[in-house]
Amino acid sequence: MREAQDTWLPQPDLEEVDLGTVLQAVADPVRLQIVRLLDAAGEASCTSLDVPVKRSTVSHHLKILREGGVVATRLVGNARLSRLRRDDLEDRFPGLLAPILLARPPARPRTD
Amino acid sequence: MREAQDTWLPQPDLEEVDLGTVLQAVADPVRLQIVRLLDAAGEASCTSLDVPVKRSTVSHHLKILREGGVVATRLVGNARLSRLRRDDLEDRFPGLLAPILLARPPARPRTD
DNA sequence: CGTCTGTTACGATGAATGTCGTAACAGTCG
DNA sequence: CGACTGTTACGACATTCATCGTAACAGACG
Repeated sequence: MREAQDTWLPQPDLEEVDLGTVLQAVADPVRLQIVRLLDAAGEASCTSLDVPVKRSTVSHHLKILREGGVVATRLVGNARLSRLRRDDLEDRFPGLLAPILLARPPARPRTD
Repeated sequence: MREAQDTWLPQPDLEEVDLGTVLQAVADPVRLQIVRLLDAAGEASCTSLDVPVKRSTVSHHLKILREGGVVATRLVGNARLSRLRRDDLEDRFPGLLAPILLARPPARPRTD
């Protein structure tokens, strides 16, 4: 269960994480969906994420989330498993992540 | 002290407020600054907001914040006083606003 | 060693948006 | 009533960004 020995993709230091960047990261519908999927699954690879965009786009979003300090990615064999930096975010912006994950959809669903 | 009799600009119903829209609204640096100024001042008009953009842009941002459900604007005489919908947001997304308002700036200031 | 799967990097493109200048509009005051 | 202040609406422009297709790269497996 020790993942500290694994190789991790570069990510910003905790105190360098900017609130606006985090908000902008999770503001995107696809990225918000990714964040929630990661929250539910704990860890997920690029292909296992069920989002309606191409793989290259998923990788792009994961990169933005990682550079924004929202997710961390470790290299396990052939896969890159990404997870939420829940504890880090909780320490940096206490109480921010929970309401985002628990938020209910608006009363008027997408009727387009 | 009852402002209910005042004329209010149209704003989305509480349950129709979308999380992504709110996050996208406050993700912008200028709008985040406006939100914090409103939080500190309680109420403010367009010209009294000290932000480094033109008045028309301030009005644009206020419109986005209002349409996003973040602020409410009432017409008082010649002025349009905007304020945070703190109670509404707290009811819709409990705990979301507080960490945003209290967040500390990143450790490494803009050195780019 | 060769192949396959999974992942990412790169370049291009269309859409969204932050910003501004100007004009129009409403309320106030003399 | 006329002028002034404050506010917003509209159009335009430059930038950013989400998306995609293709190609390159790494590890696993036979």
